[in-house]
Amino acid sequence: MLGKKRQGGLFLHCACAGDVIGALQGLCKAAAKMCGRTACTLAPDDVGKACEYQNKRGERKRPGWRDGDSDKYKPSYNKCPQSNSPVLLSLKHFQKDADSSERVLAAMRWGLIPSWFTETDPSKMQYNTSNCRSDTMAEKTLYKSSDEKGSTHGNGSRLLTMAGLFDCWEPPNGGEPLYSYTVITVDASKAMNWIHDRQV
DNA sequence: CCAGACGTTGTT
DNA sequence: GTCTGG
DNA sequence: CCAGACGTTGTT
DNA sequence: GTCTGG
Repeated sequence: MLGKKRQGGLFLHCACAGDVIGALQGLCKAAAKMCGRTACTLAPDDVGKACEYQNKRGERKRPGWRDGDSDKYKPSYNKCPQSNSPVLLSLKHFQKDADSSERVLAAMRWGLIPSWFTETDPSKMQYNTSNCRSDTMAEKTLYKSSDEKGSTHGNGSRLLTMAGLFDCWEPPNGGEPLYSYTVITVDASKAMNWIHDRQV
């Protein structure tokens, strides 16, 4: 929606199996890769298939891509920050009258550009916003900003889903609105932190 | 009040 | 936009 | 996240 | 060491 603001809860879908295996084999070094790289190799149509869901009336639905977005997303085994990846979120973010249980796929830039960003070029963003820490995000100005919070939960056969935040930034000198997101990170579980224990 | 910041990860 | 520091 | 750039003077 | 680009 065009309408401004911000920060909806969302679900980013990325097939990360390749990275997970890499982490187990390569241990620490590959594990480190997880926060700044990912894999998302499904063709745009297959992402839709993999994200089928039931709406609140119990109907089985397959989310569609927002206009033009299926072309912005390029499948790769090595997706880096600043590239576009699929984000599954409530249709309500784009259509006010939509049922909030209906979902839609959008291609968004990995690395959140807040709506108040004033440079003309997103690459001028000097802070790393590809991840955001779950334990502090509520206190950070960059992620608090304005209004609503969305909520939903991901589903979908073999995809690894990750929660994130997104925003819509409009270039000061005009041009396409830029949707971008950040992935929420948490401490490693006990089962995994022998591979990688995050610094404080 | 205004000016300035606003972030994460892993040290390869 | 929203918060902090001075 | 990693890889690669980064600078000037005077020709080694 | 620090920044940029991908």
